[in-house]
Amino acid sequence: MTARARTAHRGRRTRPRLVDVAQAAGVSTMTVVRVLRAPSKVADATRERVERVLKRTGYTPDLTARGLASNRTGLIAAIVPLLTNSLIAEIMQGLTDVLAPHDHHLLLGASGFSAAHEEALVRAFLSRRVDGLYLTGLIHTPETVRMLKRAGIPVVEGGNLGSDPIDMVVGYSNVRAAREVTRHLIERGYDPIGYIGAHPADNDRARDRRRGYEAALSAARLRRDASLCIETSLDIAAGAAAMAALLDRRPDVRAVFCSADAIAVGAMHECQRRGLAIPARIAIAGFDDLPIASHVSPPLTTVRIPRYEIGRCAGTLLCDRLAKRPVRRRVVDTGYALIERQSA
Amino acid sequence: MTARARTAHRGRRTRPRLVDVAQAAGVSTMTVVRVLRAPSKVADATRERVERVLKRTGYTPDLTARGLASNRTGLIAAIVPLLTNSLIAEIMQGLTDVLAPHDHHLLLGASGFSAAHEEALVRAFLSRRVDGLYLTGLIHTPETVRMLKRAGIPVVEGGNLGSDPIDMVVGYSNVRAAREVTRHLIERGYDPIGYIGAHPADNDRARDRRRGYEAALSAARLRRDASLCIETSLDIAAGAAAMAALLDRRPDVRAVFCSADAIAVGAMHECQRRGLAIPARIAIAGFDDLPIASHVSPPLTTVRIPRYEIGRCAGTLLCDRLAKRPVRRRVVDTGYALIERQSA
DNA sequence: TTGAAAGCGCTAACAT
DNA sequence: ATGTTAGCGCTTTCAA
Repeated sequence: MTARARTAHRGRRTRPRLVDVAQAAGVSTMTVVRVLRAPSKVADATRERVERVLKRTGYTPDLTARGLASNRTGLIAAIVPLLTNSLIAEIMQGLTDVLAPHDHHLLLGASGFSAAHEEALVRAFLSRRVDGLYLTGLIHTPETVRMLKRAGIPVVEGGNLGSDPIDMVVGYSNVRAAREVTRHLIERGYDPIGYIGAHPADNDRARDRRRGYEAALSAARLRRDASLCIETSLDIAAGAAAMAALLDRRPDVRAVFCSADAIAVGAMHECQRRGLAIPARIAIAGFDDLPIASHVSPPLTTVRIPRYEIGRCAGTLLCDRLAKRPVRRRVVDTGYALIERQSA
Repeated sequence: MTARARTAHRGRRTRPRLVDVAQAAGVSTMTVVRVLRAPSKVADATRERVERVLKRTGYTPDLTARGLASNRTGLIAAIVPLLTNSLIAEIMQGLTDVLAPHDHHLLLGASGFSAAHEEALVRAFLSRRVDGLYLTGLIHTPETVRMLKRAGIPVVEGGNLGSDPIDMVVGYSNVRAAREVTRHLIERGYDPIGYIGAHPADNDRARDRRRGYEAALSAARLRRDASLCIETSLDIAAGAAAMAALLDRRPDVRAVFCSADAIAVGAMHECQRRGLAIPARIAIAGFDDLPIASHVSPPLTTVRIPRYEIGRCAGTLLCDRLAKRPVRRRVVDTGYALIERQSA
């Protein structure tokens, strides 16, 4: 029994290979490759013959084999805390919109807001020899950072701005943005001002938004008070529950900065349930400017961030580096905008 | 110059290979493999020696090479219309939650509601030798179906129920669900009843929801009227604009079934802007039961579908098939539930 | 303009 | 309990 026969026996071959095409066209594999990637370098007659066989057999390259041989998989990994967060989903959409036309595809992992879980995903994705990687935020385990630096592939951290990126960063200053919203509340005379935000563990965006809130209070010489702050999970129901808890604990609260629109919408709902007029009795401000923000009553004052653009920009940086094009800035500040509506 | 030296010259080797570990431990590669995958089959002394080297070198397998050799990549592709749709995002979260613990990772593609684009993605993903595939909905090009059947890998179509799956289906009947909501409106005496839905091109869920609406009207011997129906894109702003158009065209409309909660929220907002009382003057019903549905005023009557469970179920089916476990049902009906709130 | 040959790092089948 | 060998389908380098 020949080796080939034995192998063929394993699983019957289903797709045509390069050699199959080459044999059928009476040329070498290299000629087929040239027809595929540099047609001008092949004599017309040969090229046409090969192209006919290519068409007839419906040949498609085996990218696994190509990856092994060329050390390029065409795979870009993205690790996000949660796919269901619409902020993140939009970043991913921007990322894949840039990558897919270049035949780079998205390998997606959900870390569940855990740096340890993120590390496990990074390890798994490096095992797959991804060509590049997108990480959410700036908080990672030391081992994650070590592996990534050693891997020598382009890495983009997205959604925040930090001083010491692993490689590249695309985002905006969560601290400054949150400080600006809070200052907006202060300037309108609200006091005391509460805070409802996402849990900050392994979540630098949430952490920095709270810091921004605190910085604004300090700058205005207003007292910071833990009883005015609640940390909870990132959804509407949690926002409503947190607002209820805050109102019970501090009935005197006059305004609340919520670290996400989802939380703010829940908070507004709870206020309205209790008959508290917004913004007369209590003002509410959010963060993200989701579509819903302009469609609640009253419309929500919030911070707009260029979600989709962050994804596109990250994708462009990765592609540039993979194509060895020079990358001008390793830190891209996409900015943000305070959107003043009626809720605050 | 030896071949090896030449190769090493290409790019300096960065990660340790199986042979490197084997040599360092003074065993063959197979022994290392056994330590990794069937430790009990290796003598204790040998195993410990190998394990030390494994630890010291930080060896991780090259999954590209494994994929080529074993014909199993551990990659599952998912093709969805749009990542930003929260219905879909939650399905993806369920999918990856089931797959990741089995070391299967999600390769994600966005088709933008185009069957042609979906076909291109299927071709690309098959080129990557994915082990299985999740597709959104039942509408695919004939070529997509042909490629998939020929590939012989497990395929799950999700989000709807059809009679002739490519391989497996997980979903619920969009026709029946939409019929039930519409019947609910009819029974409450609303007439005429309008419809605002997503564009049905290459979108069987939207198509079937409209069919369900029409079926309910027919069953109640109510006239179907194209002037009562508007098709638009799937977001809040579009819903508001569509509602405005509908009210201008048919000021007599008493109720509207919206094929998605996002559309319904926009529609409600437009009604309230015009001072039309919900549900006294006009009733609104949605579809999906997104978190926001219970947090608008009045709370939205809608259809709840087990989004996350659809993803989990699809993942389980794929894993079962990959592990050659028998799959009892190839068509899984996850059902749906009419959620009666105050908007209708 | 075309081809030959040696890998890429792993697994699987077959020894021993 | 351990080792040997021949691939997986492609790319790369060198040669003609």
